[in-house]
This record gives sequence, C-alpha cells and structure tokens, in this order.
Amino acid sequence: MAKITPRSEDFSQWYLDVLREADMFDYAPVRGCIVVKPYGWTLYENMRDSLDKRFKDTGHSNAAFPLFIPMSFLKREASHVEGFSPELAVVTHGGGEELEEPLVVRPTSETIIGHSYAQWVKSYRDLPILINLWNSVVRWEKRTKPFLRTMEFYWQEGHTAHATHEESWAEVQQMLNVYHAHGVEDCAMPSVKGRKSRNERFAGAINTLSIEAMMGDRRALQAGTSHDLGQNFARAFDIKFLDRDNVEKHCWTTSWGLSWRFMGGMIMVHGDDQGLRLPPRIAPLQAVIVPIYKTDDEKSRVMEAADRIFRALKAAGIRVRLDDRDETPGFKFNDWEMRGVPVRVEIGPKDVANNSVALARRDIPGKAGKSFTPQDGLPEKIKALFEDIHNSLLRQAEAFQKANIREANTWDELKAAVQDGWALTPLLDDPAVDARLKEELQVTNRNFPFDQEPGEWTCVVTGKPVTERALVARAY
RNA sequence: CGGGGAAUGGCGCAGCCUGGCAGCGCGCAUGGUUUGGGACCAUGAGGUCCCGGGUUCAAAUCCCGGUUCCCCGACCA
Repeated sequence: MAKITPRSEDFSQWYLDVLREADMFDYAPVRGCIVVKPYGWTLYENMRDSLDKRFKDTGHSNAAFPLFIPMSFLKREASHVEGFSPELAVVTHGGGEELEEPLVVRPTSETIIGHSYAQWVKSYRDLPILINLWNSVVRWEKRTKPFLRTMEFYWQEGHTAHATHEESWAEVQQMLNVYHAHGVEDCAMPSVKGRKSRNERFAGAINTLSIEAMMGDRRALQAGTSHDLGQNFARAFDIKFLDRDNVEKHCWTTSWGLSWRFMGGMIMVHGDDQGLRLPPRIAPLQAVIVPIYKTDDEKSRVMEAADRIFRALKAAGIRVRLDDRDETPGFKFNDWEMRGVPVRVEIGPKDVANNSVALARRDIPGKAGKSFTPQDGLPEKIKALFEDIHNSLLRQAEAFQKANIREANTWDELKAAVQDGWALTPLLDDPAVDARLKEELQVTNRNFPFDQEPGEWTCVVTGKPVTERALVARAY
C-alpha cells in the first residue's frame, strides 16, 4: 500500500505525496495558491513562534503595514521596481471605479515602510528603528509548488533603519545568524551562511546574505535572506535624520525575510520514504499515545493507564495526543509516522501489567527505534528523547550536507561535482560568470560562504585570480 | 511564458483509440468478528466524468476554446 512515492524514484512526487498524506495543505481554486490545513499551519505557527522569540530577543517589535502599495512608491527606487515589475499583481479598480493610481499588492514592503520611516525619523535619537512584519505577500510566479514557491506566501519581513552603515551592516549579519540558529536549534536544519553574488542580490540592495540548505535530493534551497540596503531606500524615500554633529544624513536601512518555504525545506531535509520526520521543538504533536487491547476488560485497563500517561505528559508541557480512534494499532503507527510525530508511546495489556510502555522514535524507523521503558519518570525520559531526536536529525542532515559538497578547482571538476551535489569552487563575482554557469551547467552560484579560508585561487570560469570560493549547485 | 503529460465519487485509477446503463481498489457509514506494524465479512451512501461551446438520435469518449495540476526549461523567497 505505497501511498508515498519513494524518494529515490521521484523526489518531487515524494514531496507532494508527503504533504498530502500528512494533511498539510489543499490546492486552492486560484492558480499557484494553497490552502494550509491545520496540521500544516500549526507547524508554521510553531516555526513562526520560535523565530518571533528570537526577533524579540534581539530587540525587534512587530507591526503591520498595508497590503496595498501605491504604484508610484515602487517606482521611486529604480532597481527595485525593475526587479519586481514582472511579478506584480496590480489592482486597477475599486468600488466599481477605475483607480486614479493603480495599487500594487505588496510583493515586499520596503517602499511603504520607507514612506513611514521618513516621517518617523527626525533625529539620531529616533534610531535605530527595529520592526518586523508577519504577513503575506504576492508575487506572480509562473511555476509554483506548495510552500516552496506559491503566488501568495506567508513570511516575515524585518525592516530596520540605522544611523551608520557599521550598525546596519551588523544588523544584516545578526539576522542572518538568527535565521541560521533557528534552522539549527529549532528545526535541526543546517545551512551555509554566505554572501550572494552581485547577480543574485535583492532588487535595491547593495549586498545580500543568505543561508543555503541542502535538500534530500541534493538541490540547494535559499532558506533565508538578509539585505544591506545601504542608503538606496533612504534616498528614494527621504529617510533623513539630524545627527549629533548637526548634519542632516540619510539612514542606512536593512531588510530580511524568511518564508514558509523554510518549512518546505525542512520537510525535504528530514523526510524519509515513510513520510515526514519532524524535529520535536516545532512538531505540532511531539508525542502520540497508541493504546493496544483486545477485550473490553483489557481496553478499560489500558485506557485508564493511557489516560494517566497522557495527563502526565501534558502536565509536563509536552504536545501530546491520545489516539483513541477506532483503528488498528498498525494503522495508527503508520498514520503518525507519515505525519512525522517524533515519539510514539505504545501501551498494551503487557505494559499495564509491567508498569511499562514501548517508546518508538520516528528518526529511527522500525524495531531499532523501539524500546521498552518503565512508566515512572516517563515525561522526563521523553523530553530527553526529544533532545536525542533533535540532535540525531541535525547530525544526519549535517553529515549529508558535508558528504555532498565537493571541492572543484577546474571547470571539469565543477561539472562533475554538480551532477549529484554541490561544488565549492573558486569563482569571480561577475554576472557574466553566473550566466555561464546557468547556461552551460544549469546551476547557480548559491553564495560565497563566510566560513572558508581565504586563499589564492583561480576562477574556474574566467581563469582570473580570486580570493574566495563559491558554493555552486542546482537550486529550487 | 515555451515544451511534454494529466483532470472520471474523499484519495489512487480503468473506461476514451472504435460514441450507446459510469466502473474498480482504498477510504466513508452501519452491524458483526478483530486489534503489539497499514484487519476481515456483510450491507450501504457517495458522480454537473474540470469548465464553456460545437458535432450527433446519443458525448466521459469526437472537435474548438478556456481553467487547474504535474514534469522539464527561462524568472524568483
């Protein structure tokens, strides 16, 4: 009864099968848009909440800005409008009448934020402004895939304004680190921090940083980006302040975003042929209890114990469900495995007699992941198991990533390396170089990783001397 | 937006070529037997055959137009 296509057979189909079987989403009647079902949305909420806490911890506050942006706002920053115009949704009519000025459905909020910041900032005392938005944006995509690329997507966008470039640049780096830590610590998802090539920069930025994660099919996913906007938007929107030296100056602004694509990425990193494997810290359900019985007498004894355990786990703060559905245990095992629940607690008549339970961990399939343990101290044991599972998922993902990044110091080595993995290769930061990678190898420069030894290298495309290497891969 | 595939009950599909009662498996409902890795039997419910037009005595089937999904390319988080 193979409901899920094996990953090795067709990774893309596997991804869609998993989302369906885990009850994450529905297709919507609108092209490129999706309905997120409770299980999928709860997962998103958990990721959102853990990220939101990190934003608050670094001094940011949430706010809300309009969905509609006057077309003229977008046009104020030349490269910004040039970058986004092909994918804008534009409202031309309202209340039955044609609008004097079309309204753009926000593809991102830099411009309308800029308008407000210009009013809010008068003095260096007003800085920095550290604001984050949780919202959805619309980009008219040609080709979509649930969570990874949808026309409307939910995300957060941070927008900050600073008095100096030193300070804004520190913010840009800090938020990239926040994204990376969220991946590693909340989602057990490793990624590579680095600088995007000029060609891959955000429209209107002077520098863009990214974290790149390796999916289960070895393709790269840009999981989060952080932009140094320099003074481009400050100039376009007149965000100026009077500094200590009584000189009027333009602000330095940043923006940084992470979308529900990250969730799709996490699924593609951890999932296996049985379905989802969710990291405990963000899983909608961390544990599920499956009662096992034959007779009514057994049922009453088992359910009594199962309910007691359920209450104990819940009281300990564990997100747990007692699965009392009228299904066979085997069905429930498979069902919760598809949904990626990290820990399963099985309790049957023998366990009631022995004051024990069977614990099964999702990260280790089959009997190998099963163990019998006393009921006493179960909440603590399960919490410890969560840590184990988190670390095990992280280690597996890290090992996979490491094993599939190869050094390539010549064009031929690059060509070979990107067939089934990533290449770390000396590359000149030049749009023409990026273009050639795309044309000839269907790969892109993901980023120039920060964590590398500077050296004397020769660009594999141009033969020119370079001091750093880039990660090159096929990407989502 | 270019090339290729597809849309039939909740899910997966057959039927289409060669027009003639809309089917199968899973799921769902009810009853019974079951239950430590996707149980079984019986009975039953559930359909604008993606949408619109055309051809025909008759269209899931043929023709035209459109929508959506999947895969491969160009663009993006």
